Amino acid sequence: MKKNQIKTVKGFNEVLPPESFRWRLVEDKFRDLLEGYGFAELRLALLEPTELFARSIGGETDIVEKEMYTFSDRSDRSLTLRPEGTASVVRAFNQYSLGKINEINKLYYVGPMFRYERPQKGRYRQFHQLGAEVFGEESFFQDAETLLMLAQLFHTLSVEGVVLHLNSLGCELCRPTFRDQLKSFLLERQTSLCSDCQRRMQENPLRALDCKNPSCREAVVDAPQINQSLCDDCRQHFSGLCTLLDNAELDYQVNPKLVRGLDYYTRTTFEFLAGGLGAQNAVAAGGRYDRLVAELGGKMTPAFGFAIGFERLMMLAGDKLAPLSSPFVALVPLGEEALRLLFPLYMELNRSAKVATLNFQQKSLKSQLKKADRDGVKYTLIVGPDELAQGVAICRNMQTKEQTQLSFDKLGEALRELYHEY
RNA sequence: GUGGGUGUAGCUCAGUUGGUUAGAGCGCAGGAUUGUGGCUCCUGAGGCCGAGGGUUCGACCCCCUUUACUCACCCCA
Repeated sequence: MKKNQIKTVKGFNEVLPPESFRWRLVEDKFRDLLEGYGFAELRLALLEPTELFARSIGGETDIVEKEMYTFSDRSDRSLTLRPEGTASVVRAFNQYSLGKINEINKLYYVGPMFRYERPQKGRYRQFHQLGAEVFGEESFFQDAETLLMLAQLFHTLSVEGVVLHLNSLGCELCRPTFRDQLKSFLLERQTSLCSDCQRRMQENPLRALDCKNPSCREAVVDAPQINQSLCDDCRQHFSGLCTLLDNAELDYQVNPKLVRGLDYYTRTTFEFLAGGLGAQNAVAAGGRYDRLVAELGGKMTPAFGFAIGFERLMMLAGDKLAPLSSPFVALVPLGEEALRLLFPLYMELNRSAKVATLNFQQKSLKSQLKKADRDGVKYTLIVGPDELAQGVAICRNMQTKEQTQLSFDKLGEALRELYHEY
């Protein structure tokens, strides 16, 4: 690395070939799957008014408190690079009155997110999420559809060892009761809690449940559990979902201590956890947020969504993907006249797919064959001075080493025939 | 924000208790009797040894500073 070499900003994650091919493979699988279930893509702004995130994610969350890329533009507006996707999708849902166009809206997005954190394995400052949101459907069937769809995605990508953790956080009727219960429980044990938990106890006591500090864990072992205080509707919603998952034979663990780092969730919350990702073990997470649309100024609209960490998904799926496809034939000219002859054929063959390679540098036959071999082509088409004189090209099968002669006027046709056979 | 580890070729890494031209494997380029790939062999290109300062006759090596990367805490996808 040279002294004055300009480099990427710390923690900004870039994807180069051949990794970028694998990314697109996975992204395509995601799109195909989601679109099969009636989701449509939303391409949204990366930059939002800071207020959007403070109001949606919650002012007391770590994301908003210390992890956002926030700055002022030239007109002194406070802007923030989006740290997650849901807030923007909800904003767009309200802004474009999508709820008035369709009763149910199923939307997905793919793209970069930004959080100012210390980078480590599976965690970057610019990272990528695949996410989806459903608006207007309150039924637990929706929760089940989405969770089962995610499980299908992992299955399609041969990702194994991913475990679904599930919980219900209740609704605006039953959660406050639980919050109060938990708060007084925590107050009694205040001295054994870490400073963060003590501080957040008032605003957001639920966070103490998934604190990783050992003494906090100890202290909350016997904490009241949310599933004990769910109201009837929430209880039925959750058990309805569980039954559907059972029937579909999807394994899951109910984890009463699973709360999420974002404040907007209600009822169902979940995480898909995987080993092999270092300390960052959540590959996908999400849940239901029935009040957020209204809180951001829209009509009361139930919603359910999730986000997948793309880099984390790739760590799990990356090396199990199909190998990259090779071009079919290497055109091998010897001399400029042969190059001129093969060039139009090359342009013709690649018109709709990667079929042929052609080197413009007049390299030796040996080195062109070597390159063709490395590229994994099935055939090479050799044209040198001798062939030019006879009006034929040598077609060499790289596996069998068989060589046949093709006359110039039938080259394109003959190659297309071979290509279709293969 | 807090700790630990590591910075030597495009990649993965050796290296000398401080001593002359800093090495290997992979990769890349060329070659091994005329125009035929993989295996093998040969050759070559490519490094101011992360940066700055200090100690020394002399520093890739020792000391200080700094920076980047990395892992973990925290938090999250």
